[in-house]
Parts: sequence; structure tokens; C-alpha cells
Amino acid sequence: MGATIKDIAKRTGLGLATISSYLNGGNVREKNRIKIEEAIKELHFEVNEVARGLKTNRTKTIGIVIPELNNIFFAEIITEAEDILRSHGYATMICDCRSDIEREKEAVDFLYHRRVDGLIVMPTGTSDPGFQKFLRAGKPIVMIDRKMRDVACDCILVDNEGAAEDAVKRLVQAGHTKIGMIAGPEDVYTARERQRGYQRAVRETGIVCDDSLIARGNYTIAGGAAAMCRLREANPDMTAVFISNYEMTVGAIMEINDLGINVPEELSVIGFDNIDFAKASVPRLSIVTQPTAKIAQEAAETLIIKLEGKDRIMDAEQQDVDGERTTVTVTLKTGFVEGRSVRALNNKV
Amino acid sequence: MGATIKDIAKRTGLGLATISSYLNGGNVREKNRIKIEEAIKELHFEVNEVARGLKTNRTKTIGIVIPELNNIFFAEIITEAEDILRSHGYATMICDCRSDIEREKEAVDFLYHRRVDGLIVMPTGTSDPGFQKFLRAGKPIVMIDRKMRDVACDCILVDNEGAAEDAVKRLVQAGHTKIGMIAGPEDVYTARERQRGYQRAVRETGIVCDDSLIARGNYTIAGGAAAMCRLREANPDMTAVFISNYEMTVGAIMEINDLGINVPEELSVIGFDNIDFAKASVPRLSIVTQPTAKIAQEAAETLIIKLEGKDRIMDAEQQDVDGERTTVTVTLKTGFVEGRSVRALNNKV
DNA sequence: AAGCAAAACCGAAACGTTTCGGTTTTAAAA
DNA sequence: TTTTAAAACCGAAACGTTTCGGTTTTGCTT
Repeated sequence: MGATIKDIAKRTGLGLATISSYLNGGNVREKNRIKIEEAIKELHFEVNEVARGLKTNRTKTIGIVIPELNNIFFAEIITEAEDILRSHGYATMICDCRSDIEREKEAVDFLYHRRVDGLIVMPTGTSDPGFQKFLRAGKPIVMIDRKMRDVACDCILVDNEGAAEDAVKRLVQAGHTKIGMIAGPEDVYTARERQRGYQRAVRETGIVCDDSLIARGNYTIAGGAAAMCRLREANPDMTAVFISNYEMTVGAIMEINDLGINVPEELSVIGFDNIDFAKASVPRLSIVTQPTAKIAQEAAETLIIKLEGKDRIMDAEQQDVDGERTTVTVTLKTGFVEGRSVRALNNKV
Repeated sequence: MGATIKDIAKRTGLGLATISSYLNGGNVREKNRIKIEEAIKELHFEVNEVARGLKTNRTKTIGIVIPELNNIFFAEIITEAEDILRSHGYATMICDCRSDIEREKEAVDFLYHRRVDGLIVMPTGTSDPGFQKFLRAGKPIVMIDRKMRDVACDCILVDNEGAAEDAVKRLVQAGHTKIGMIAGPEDVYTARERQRGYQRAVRETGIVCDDSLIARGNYTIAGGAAAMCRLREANPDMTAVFISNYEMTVGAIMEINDLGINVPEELSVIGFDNIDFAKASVPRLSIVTQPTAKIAQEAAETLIIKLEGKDRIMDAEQQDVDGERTTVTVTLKTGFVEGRSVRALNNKV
């Protein structure tokens, strides 16, 4: 059906290698350049990236593995990452593994078969679902939102602990002393970090410290609602609550509305992520925000540098033993958007 | 690095064709099967899908082109579609074109070069960004949410007109006679359909009909807020409003909150999509819902049938002239989730 | 034991590129 | 005009599969 490089060669009377060279940005005599371009146009030639991929052993495709596409936080990151990658000529294969370890394994395997050049992952599980295979093959991995001890790759993190600590301290500053937290699953890296931040703030400010002030949800809406309910029951006199991810924030707000609790008069709230939701809430929610675009950018660019820089580095003699490369971990600052969901209990500013 | 089929052949003493046949589900003598499996395990052989793609001219990859990944409606569809496609062995290449016609063209071109086997698209523009090329190459396209006159492909639609009509009639039923609408851009298919539904309902029920009751937004949050503002200004006595997509619903709610309007006492509201947001609003929003999972399922399955059925159909003698195949258009029903955002002005049930 | 159809097996060629080593052309220098 | 280094050009081989046409083996039947 489609024309091949051979057709172009035949048509122009030039050699195969010349056409290939031209297509890859090589130099060609002016008159030949014109001939080639004409032939390409006339024959509707389009380079076959599959064949190219076979020959060069680089598919110009990178795989993304995430727990949930259907989640604003991940969706934002992917939108941005896909954009950057594509502008560098890389296609993106996305695998949503629905926060399921088994599916995650399958996805990694799937992408390995497809010979993607690299991976951007936000791991669901706590153990390697097959990353080593990539690293052994010299294919770079960038991990977002978590570190894994036994996988030596670049990581893009967010200062979750600091974010939580800051949020809680803001509540303390406003005069609250009995502050609840809706924490995430114990086996999720970010959840543990955010909880640690809460605990640090509690310790450092010396406010009420009680296990019953921490309710655990599973990072879902339903989980957030249930946690809110338990928290309220166990601590009727709690005056503020910090919720540690977006879905649970939505759930908690639903529950708060159902219970007829007034925010912020009866309960002050600080939520997480998704600024649009925060703005559309009544009253506007104060939230911790994550720099999604920045995360995506760091991830995509880190990956591309490893990928494109490879040749140069391979040429240089000091390529580390068997492909090991020093890995870098970037930790980004979170933001805070002030709403009207926190009540000042004192006169301090 | 990795072992190839040749290595397996050598190791087992079998022929190339035999290994290939085995890998593709062909029959092999028991003892050979064992030998092959052993060799595969020992050499860590993994079939190279790129080479296979080159040879078979089928990449087992399908492209998805959408206006915004970062949009719950699309994200839900893609999550589901990706899942189904992958379970059939198809990879998914997603291109977010940010509702930009130019980017859309690039994306389609990009995917064409990558030789994807088929396309699932939600077109942004109104003219063909390059779909014909796919169709000419015999590659199926499934279009979601819109039809294009000059592109003969399968379409998965939603009864937008009926949904809007139904929503407005519910408001009329509740006794409202001056009902506003926040409509979408005139050049968006779904937006026109929803507006037509509104207009039909208005006509059929004989309630107040006035151009100033239709404010146009651009399907964004900011656009929804602005439209709400204009609508309210032009019609202070309007008692109900129907908002025709999710983002504008969020924007309108934000504006309503800012203006201090009470829902539903002063203004009844029916929004669109995203049930979670609807539930987290105060009061709970009544909304039109779209069957996202069903849409994805129809799209993915339609595509797969065309793809997998191809051989059979090609064998059959009655393959239509030059690859034309009859196309099918599926129109799905929308749903409605009752909230507390509509006030009954009368005693009728 | 011979005959035979079906099943299993085989290697070469092909898919559309890139790359390697080497040849020809160009144009600047002598 | 000749020399020469650089630039442009060239075709064969290779990447890892599948497929085609044909050969061998298997396991029944007679």
C-alpha cells in the first residue's frame, strides 16, 4: 500500500542510504533534496516507524503505568507528560492498573514486550513488579510519588511530609488544638509521609495527641466519608480536620454535608489537591496543592535526558559499570490555596 | 541482549517456523513443546512485538485522540477503553490535543506514522484532520460523541438532545416557566444537540422562550461562571437553569456561591456529568449522567470486531468495494441522578 | 507390512528501515 | 591544471519476526 524508502530511491535514482540519511537530517545536494521531496510528496511516502524501531532497537515510545487514570491528580500529570514527550517525538503508552498489583505486573510485562524505551511509573504495590528487567536492559525508569529501595531509578517526589505538617500548623496557628486527620492506607508511600507530617506538627506544637484522632481511609471517596464519620463519632469535640488526599476530601465533605455540620463554624477543614473542587465548594475549601505540571515536566525531561544523552554517555569512556548510572531524586514543594474553610479561634494572626 | 526466535530454534534443534508456529498457538509435538518452553525459560526469551509488527503489518496498537485527558468524562472513557483493549492484546497510544485543531492534526499524523491499527477519536474540529488516510489504508475508526459527514466510520453517540429535553422538562414539571440554559460552543456537536433539546422542550411545553435565556460558555469552568453571571443579570427573575456540561456546571456553581444565591430556594439547577461532584455539592445537585463505561465498551468492542473480523470478512467474497464497510451508529441513553437542587414550585408531583 | 492422509516440521525470503565500509563527486588549495 | 580533503553517495547486510511451498513424520487402514 504505502510507498517505501526503496520506492523513493528508485524514483529519484538515488541510493537507499542517501534517502535514509536525508530522512534523518543528513546532508544532501540541493538538487537531490528537491528530487527527494518531490518523490515523497508524489508517492505519499511516510516513514515506517515500526521498521525503524526494529532496526534501531528504539521504539521512541515510553510506557506510563499508573494506579488510576480516572483521577484528577494522575490525569493532570499524564496530560502534561504526554505533551512533552510527544513534542520530543516520543509516543506514550498508558496502562491503568486500577491500583491492583496483579494488573500492575501485567502492565509492566506488556510494556516490556512492546519494547518501550523507558517507563514513567507511579507504583501501586510495594515490591518490584518487573522494573529490574527494564533497568537490566538499560531502559531508564522514572518513578513518581514514591521510592523503592531495590529499584535504582530517578524519583520525582513531592514534599508530602512538609505539606501535611504545614497544613496542620496552619490549623494550630488559627487556634485549634484538637485536630483530626484522615490518613491514607498504610501501604501507600505518600500516605505514610503525610501522616508523618501530621504527627510531627502535633508533636512540635504540643497540641492534643491521640490515636483516635487519626482515621484511616483507603484514598477513595467512600473511604473518606466513612473515615469522617468515625472521626466525628470518636471525637465530637474535634474542631478541625486535615484530609490527606483528594478523593477522601470529596468523601469527607459529602459526609460533613450529610451530617449537617457547618464549615467552618463547627469544623474547620483543610483538604488536598484539585483546586477546582475546592473553589466550587461552599465555603471555599483551603487545600494543599501539588505541582502536577512541574512533576510531569521533571519526569518527562529526566527521562528524555537519559534517553537522548545515552549515546553521548556511551561514547564517553566513563560509562559506569554494567549500565549503572547515578540516580537523582527531586523533591518538589507543594502549594497551599487559602479558602474559607478554616475558622480562627483566637486573635492571633 | 535478549534472545530471539533463532536462539530458541538452535537450542531446541527445531526449525524457525516451528517455533513461530508454537508462539502463535500452532500445534507442536508434546516433547517439542516441552523443549521449547524450557528454552524460552532458560534464555529469557520474549517475543519482539516490533519485529512481529513489521512483518504482519499490524502493530496491535490503537490510537486514541481526545480533546482533554484532564477531564473526567474523557478520562473515564479512556480508562475503560484501555482496559478492554489491553485485555485483547492491544496497546493504547493516547494523544491529548487540548481541544486544538492544529494539535489534533499533528496527533492523527503522529499516530499514522506509528502505524496504529485503528483509532478511537473524539474530534475537536469540524473538518477531517486526516482520518481519510486511515480509512483508505483499511484502518477502522470509531468516533465518539460526534458524527462527521465526510468520514465514513462507526459512531458511538449519546442521546444528547433527549437528555437536555428531559432535564428541562423535569424543571417544567416542577413548575418552572422561566428556565435558562448555559449552552456550549456553537461549533461543538454535543453542544448544539443539547441546545436543540432545550429548545425542543421549551417549544413543546410552551414556557417562556427568549434568546437571552441562553448564555453561551466554552465548556470550561471559567466560561460557565461567566455565562452564569450574564444569565442572571439578563434574567433576574429566572427560577431555574440547565447547564450543559460538567466544567460549566462547576463554574456556574462557583458563581452562584459567589453571588450568594440560594439553591434551590432562589434558583433551581440541573447540571451535567460527574456524579461525585454532584454528591459533594450542597445541596446535592441533580444531574444528567452519561454512560461512560458503556460508551467505552461500545467503542472498544466495535473496533476490535472490525479488526479481528477483518480476515474472515476478507476471505468472504462479498467484501465491499475498495474496503468500504457498512458503518454503524450507536446512540446510548443518558441517565439522571436526582439531587436536591430543584425546587417544586407547584403541587404537581 | 504397505499405503496413505494428516499433522508436524523446515528454511528461505520478505517486511522497511539503518548502518557499515567503501567509492565517487565536489570544490578549495596549490 | 592538478591535488586533495571533505562531502555526498552507494548497496549489501542486518534487525526479529511470519509465511510460503514443500518435505518428513506420524499413526491409521488395509
